[in-house]
Amino acid sequence: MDSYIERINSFIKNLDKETLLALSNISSERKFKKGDLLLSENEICRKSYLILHGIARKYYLNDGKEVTTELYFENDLAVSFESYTLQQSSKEYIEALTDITVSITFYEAFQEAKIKYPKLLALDLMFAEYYGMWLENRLFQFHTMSATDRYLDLIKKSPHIVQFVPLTIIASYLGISLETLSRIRAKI
Amino acid sequence: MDSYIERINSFIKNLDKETLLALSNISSERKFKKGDLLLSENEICRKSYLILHGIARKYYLNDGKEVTTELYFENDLAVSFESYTLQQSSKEYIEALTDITVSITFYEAFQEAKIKYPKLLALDLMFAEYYGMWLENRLFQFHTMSATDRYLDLIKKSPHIVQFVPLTIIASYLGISLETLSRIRAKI
DNA sequence: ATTTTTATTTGACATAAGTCAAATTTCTTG
DNA sequence: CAAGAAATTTGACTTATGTCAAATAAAAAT
Repeated sequence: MDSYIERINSFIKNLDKETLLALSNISSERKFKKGDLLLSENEICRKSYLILHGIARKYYLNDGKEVTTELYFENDLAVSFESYTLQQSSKEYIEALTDITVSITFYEAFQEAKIKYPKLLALDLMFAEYYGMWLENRLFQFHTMSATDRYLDLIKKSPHIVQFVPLTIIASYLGISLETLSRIRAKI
Repeated sequence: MDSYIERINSFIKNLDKETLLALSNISSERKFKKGDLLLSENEICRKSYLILHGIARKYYLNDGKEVTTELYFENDLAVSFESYTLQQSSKEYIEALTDITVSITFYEAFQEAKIKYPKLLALDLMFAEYYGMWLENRLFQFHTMSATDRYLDLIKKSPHIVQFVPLTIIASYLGISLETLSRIRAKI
């Protein structure tokens, strides 16, 4: 399933010139500073953010408490999926955890481009499929793995994470309390 | 987000005749009996099953124990997403929980049709988007809700479920033990 | 209908993880 | 570098849920 990213990348690389140009014409680069919000609750997610450099996260508030749903690293695509797809107001925030550089693509422009360039439609489908598989895997972890195993899996896949992301955020990403995470780490 | 199904259905309804014909040409109806497996572990999921009538489920084995990942009712689309998308061998089973009637569409034929009829590509994207939103919602439940609340939510959305689906399966779908589910039900 | 099998409930106890408070460590910032 | 703020750890205790075994209840088969 990880190989799917490579398939997506090679698909992009092999796009014809017009399609590539169309894509780059509707994208632009921008920087954000640590702590900046790329998206807030109640806003409509009208842009997708491809992380070029740095770390970001997505979270929502559940009775006042932040619940982190995704961590973004280089080459990840950050959007609030439901808000972006339905163009409805978002329940989620997207926040820069470090200074970041992103490539922004507007929803509206991408929608139009997809009509003119069906390969972009195919690309969009690949992104959605990848996200679906990622979600299935994450669901599997919540469905069947203990907090300890979820943590171990996380640091196996992203060993560097602990240096850059505060434990509060990691705990909430794992769906456990900060104290439990601290105890898990103490045991290992 | 539930309204998205209506949007998909009206999208299908409004498809041009050729596209609709192409779609119906690669689909066929079939019946299965209660207990039949539509897909087994280690098979490649080469078909999608639109449930026309009856109930089915998807599950995998986790050290010998069945973990139900999805329950399918009328108009739901049953596939093992990762196996279908990557055309790799499946970790999941799909099983008829009652006698069912389904509309089968072959992966290969649908892939070809998508090239010729970009609207089918758009339709496929909508299916993937819907599944993504469904998964996000399910993840939200595991991430933040208690077993009791997950159960209450389930019977709110599918009140009939308890009459047709054994509690063992419901418990595994909710990610709790059969005994815990029994106690939750006793309290309410 | 009676038996056998399967599904569900109940009891007693074990374990994972949460909560609240306090202590300690680490990071910021003047 | 010192002082204050923020992040992390630790302790004591609570709560949710799991496990194993046994008891019922319901369904299927003879």
